Amino acid sequence: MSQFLWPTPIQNVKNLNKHAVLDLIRFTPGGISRAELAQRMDLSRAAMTAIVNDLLESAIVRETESHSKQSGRPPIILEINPARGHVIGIDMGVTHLTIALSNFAAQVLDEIEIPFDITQGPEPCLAQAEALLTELLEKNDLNIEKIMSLGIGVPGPIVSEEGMVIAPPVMPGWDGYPIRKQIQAYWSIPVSLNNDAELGALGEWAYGAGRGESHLAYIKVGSGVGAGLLLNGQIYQGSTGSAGEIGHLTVDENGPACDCGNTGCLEAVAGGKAIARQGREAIQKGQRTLLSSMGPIEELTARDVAVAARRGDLVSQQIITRAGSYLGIAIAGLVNLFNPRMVVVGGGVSQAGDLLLQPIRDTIQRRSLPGAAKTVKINTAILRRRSSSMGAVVQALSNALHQFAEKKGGESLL
Amino acid sequence: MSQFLWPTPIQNVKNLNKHAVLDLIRFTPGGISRAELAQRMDLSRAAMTAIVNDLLESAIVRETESHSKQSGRPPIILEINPARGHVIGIDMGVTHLTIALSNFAAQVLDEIEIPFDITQGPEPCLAQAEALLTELLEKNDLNIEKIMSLGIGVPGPIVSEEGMVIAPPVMPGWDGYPIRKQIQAYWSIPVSLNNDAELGALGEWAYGAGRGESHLAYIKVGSGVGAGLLLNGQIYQGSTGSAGEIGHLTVDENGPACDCGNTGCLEAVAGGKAIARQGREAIQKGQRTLLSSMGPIEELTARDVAVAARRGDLVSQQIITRAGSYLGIAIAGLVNLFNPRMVVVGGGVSQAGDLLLQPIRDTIQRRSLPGAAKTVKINTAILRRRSSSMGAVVQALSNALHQFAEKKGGESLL
DNA sequence: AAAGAATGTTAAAACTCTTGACAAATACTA
DNA sequence: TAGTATTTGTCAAGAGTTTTAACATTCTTT
Repeated sequence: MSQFLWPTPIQNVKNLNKHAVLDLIRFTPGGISRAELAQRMDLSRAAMTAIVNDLLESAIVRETESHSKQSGRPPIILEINPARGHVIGIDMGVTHLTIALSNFAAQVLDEIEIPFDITQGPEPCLAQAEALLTELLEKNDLNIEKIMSLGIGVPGPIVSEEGMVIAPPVMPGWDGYPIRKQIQAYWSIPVSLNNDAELGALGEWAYGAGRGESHLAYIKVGSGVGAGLLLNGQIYQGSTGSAGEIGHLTVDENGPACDCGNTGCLEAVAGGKAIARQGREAIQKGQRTLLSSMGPIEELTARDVAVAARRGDLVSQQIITRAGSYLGIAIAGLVNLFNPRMVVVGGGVSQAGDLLLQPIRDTIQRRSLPGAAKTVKINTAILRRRSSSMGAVVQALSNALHQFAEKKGGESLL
Repeated sequence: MSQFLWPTPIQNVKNLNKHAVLDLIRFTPGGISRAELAQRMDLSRAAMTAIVNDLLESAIVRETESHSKQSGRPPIILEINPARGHVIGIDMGVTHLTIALSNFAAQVLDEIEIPFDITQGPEPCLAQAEALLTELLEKNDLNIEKIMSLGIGVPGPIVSEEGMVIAPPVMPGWDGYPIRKQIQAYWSIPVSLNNDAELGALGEWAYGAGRGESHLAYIKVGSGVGAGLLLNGQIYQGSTGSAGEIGHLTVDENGPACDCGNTGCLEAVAGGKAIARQGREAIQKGQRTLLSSMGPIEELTARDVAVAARRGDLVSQQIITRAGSYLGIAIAGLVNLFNPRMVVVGGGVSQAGDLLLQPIRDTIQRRSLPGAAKTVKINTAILRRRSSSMGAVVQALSNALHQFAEKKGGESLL
């Protein structure tokens, strides 16, 4: 069946097919012909001609040559017109800020990343983002008028209608701050705000490890731990935008205290902060480990532990494996409840690779019902630390493309 | 926005509005006028006239008088035509079998329930169901040709396309047995097979405690524990039909063994079987409890414990409270991941009422993120032990009604 | 070169929905 | 009590989308 995944409020059911065709073109690698579109959407070729002509007229879509291998007239392949415009994707993490510039074909043209501290609160953080975006635009000889849409991800539960976060455990000072409104006021372009794990899921679904999966979960193991849930390419936010908050599942009754006020949360034993802390503790205890030689102890990061583990450091491996087991407990619960076809593990800690994944897989096999556990695939993110920024690009593109698709004829901007 | 919730494979997008109108009429208590339908669906009154005329012609819908309170022409109220036909809903539990006969307006005309043992395997169980259904039909002077559709719920993970259960922990011998095909072959009517907790959710959503909630979870605390998840009135089954398997979340590392092979599953500490066992153990330990006077110890059920607890028996109350705490742990996880607006607790054990619910609520408040925990409502099932059979009726009606709505003109069956 | 096959286009007809007008049936008001 | 306002439901014309059926296009195969 066709998928419906444009984020703009489902306006007219009229252009429904037009939007569905657009998405099918977007997410078919290598493009797709009118005939195949018609087949996939259960429409006549004649109808498809009309729809595609609309899209061609607005210059969202373009034709490319193709070399046929079968007998019969070779199809004309359709693809998104990359030059139709640009969009921006922003990944605002706890400790880093990434901004990506992309064309309409979701090709990232440039990208800047800087260290960052989200706990500074909204004003200074958004000012930093503004400066960085300005820099990126200047570097690429673009001004903001050429940017059609902006997507941004932040590490907290989102209220989409309001464009703000609600009671975010790791974003002190942001609760209720009108993030989208603020950005939109400054740049005067459409802005969509999402949770970073949700965007990670979207990114991996569109162009990563979970391409086209109907039921996908993305687990972001960064400073904290969050999950993004995707159903048929659509972000599942739950009733108040708090869906997928896997980081605060209790996985160890007697575990350490968590920032959220509870004890034994997944995040408190397997998040990046927790892993770094365990690394420092190991050094302080005087254990033999590579970690002692990786710079000043107070600057030790989870990524250092992951890297050391890959290099064969036993202490680090133990820490990562333990974290994997805890992640497995929580993900096993997610598998039992949500029953995804694929779980993509991303975020900085996932650099540890199979060292982290194997205990996750083992725990899931042991703890989830066979029906769900047998079919679920557990993989690392292909887009690496770009999952979320790519998801932000995808989201921004959805806005831009479907906005253009609404208009009749393409008043030839550009 | 309008909801799309007919279960038949989304055929043509053509009659989309017709089906949506039908559902709006079905689930609006007291009926609805053309004008209000048009408003709610964002269509013109003229278009609505045409759609409704179609439905009237097929006699699925009928007009009723109404007394207007406002100025202006009084609206003509539309409602489902109860006499258009009948459907059957079957709830096949672990220890009981319930069959309900309903008219097209979802009014249950008759109902039979017998004790039952699902572990006998498919053939004897289905034979019993056939016999019971025959009895019900004879009692009501109907033969099977007058039944337009049949819905059935069983306590296991469902593969919908195949109409069978897959690796069910509590249905030995049923794995892979073609349940739907078998029933369909015997009675020659459309059959839909679902998980009993899913149907419980559907029943409570349509006519119970969760009426119209967009994000609903139903927790069935019967012999085992299962959850049914509903999104906009549609059952969420996950990628392989195993979604909502909350019973096998690990809630106590050091807990007792579960039938599924794991240890510390929710079901093993808070399911009906577990509660009954704890009751028996209390008697055997010689604790002062009402339970000792409730008949032979080996026949003690979870419902007995629930009843004793309501009567003030401290030992029973302790057992129920403990079970509630464990349920709370698992439901807190579900709230964090799924973020429903309402959780309906049903099944035999839920008869204990607030005694069970209060510890659940407390645990959720403590363990879930505030954003999700504050908004979620925790209630008991209004339909009591009829939740699932009612859900089966709803499902059967969806099949029957939308099938009739497909046809042009109503070749006046009956 | 002719046949076969798949793609894409065109024009007419069918279908759905909107617009604007109007009839119907009530409450309110003078 | 008659007139006005108000809301509901219907009708006819027109716009927009999709299907049907025919045809043109462009390749491979024979």
